[in-house]
Amino acid sequence: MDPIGFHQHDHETCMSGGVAAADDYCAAKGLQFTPVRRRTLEILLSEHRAMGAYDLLEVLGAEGFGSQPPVVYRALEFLVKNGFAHKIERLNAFVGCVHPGADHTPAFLICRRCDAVAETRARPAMTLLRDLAEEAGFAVERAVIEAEGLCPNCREAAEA
Amino acid sequence: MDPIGFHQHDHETCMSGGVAAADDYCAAKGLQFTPVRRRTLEILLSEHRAMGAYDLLEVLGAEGFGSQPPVVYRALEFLVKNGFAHKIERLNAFVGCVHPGADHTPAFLICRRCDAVAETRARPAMTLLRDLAEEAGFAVERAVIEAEGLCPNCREAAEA
DNA sequence: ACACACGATGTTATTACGTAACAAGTAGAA
DNA sequence: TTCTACTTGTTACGTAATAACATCGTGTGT
Repeated sequence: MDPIGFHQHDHETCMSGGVAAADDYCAAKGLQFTPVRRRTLEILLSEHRAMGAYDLLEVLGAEGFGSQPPVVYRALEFLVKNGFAHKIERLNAFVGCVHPGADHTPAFLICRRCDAVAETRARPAMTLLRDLAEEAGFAVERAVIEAEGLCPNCREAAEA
Repeated sequence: MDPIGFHQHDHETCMSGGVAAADDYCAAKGLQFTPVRRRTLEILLSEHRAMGAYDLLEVLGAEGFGSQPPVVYRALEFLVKNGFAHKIERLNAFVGCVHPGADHTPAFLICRRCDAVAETRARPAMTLLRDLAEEAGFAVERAVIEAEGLCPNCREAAEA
């Protein structure tokens, strides 16, 4: 799993890849990858940043889908539940998943300057955390790991 | 730093300790540890769980303080900025800090059954995360680490 | 003493985020 | 066909957070 997101790459490609993966997964699991759901994922993937639910809703509404909050929240619930998108708690916002299907416990790298979001592996950190917690008798089931800082591009810009 | 919070202990003690530490810190830094701020911290410390801003506000209002949102949000801003309290992003809620002054990068252990919240060390996990991020050229400045699971008490109850 | 700057508190009003509850359409199984 | 399950759409509401402005008290400099 590579922390895509900060390097130049073809959005078109990673977008179609994500959508295709979702397509396959849904076909295999008998899930309905409906137009709103598909379009919501497309929008999320086409940006590599976290988007608020209402930002998404505005786009969906303008494209002829329902324009009320439940429309987008339901689509997001579906995408998140199935691992096609993630919620960034710190921002109350959502990102498309660029590693669909990959068995992942993701950690997020959020650039405070340009709002880009990348996913990276959280597994090693999770293991440590789990061990520490276990010492206290706490059984970790899930964890949110969200780092804030500067992405390569903005770092360069800052140094200049 | 010990993951207090799940074991029996004297709330009175850890509460007065936290308040005293804040007192000292404010005196040293020339900060105003005013009645609303003090009371807000007391309330947070007296529970070992995350409280919503509006829950706090209700208490404050009933005690003669202002009853509008900015009152509590400003107090919380002060407490968080100075390390006397923390925000739990996942819950949009706040907890009093039980390790005041300690140089900490805290991680939180949130019990999904009783809502108790404990703080534990995040440093080891942070280091790993920072290294991983650095590989991608990302410079981590801060990180939110929030684990959800079962605390010792609820774990026992679940097994019974 | 006076005027001023500063920080804290309080208010009203508004924005952002999220969900409950209900109506209606559509596709597949019995 | 009829029933069931699922999806989409709506209205209405609940919860979280902030903007903008008025007021007050304290300490400083004159």
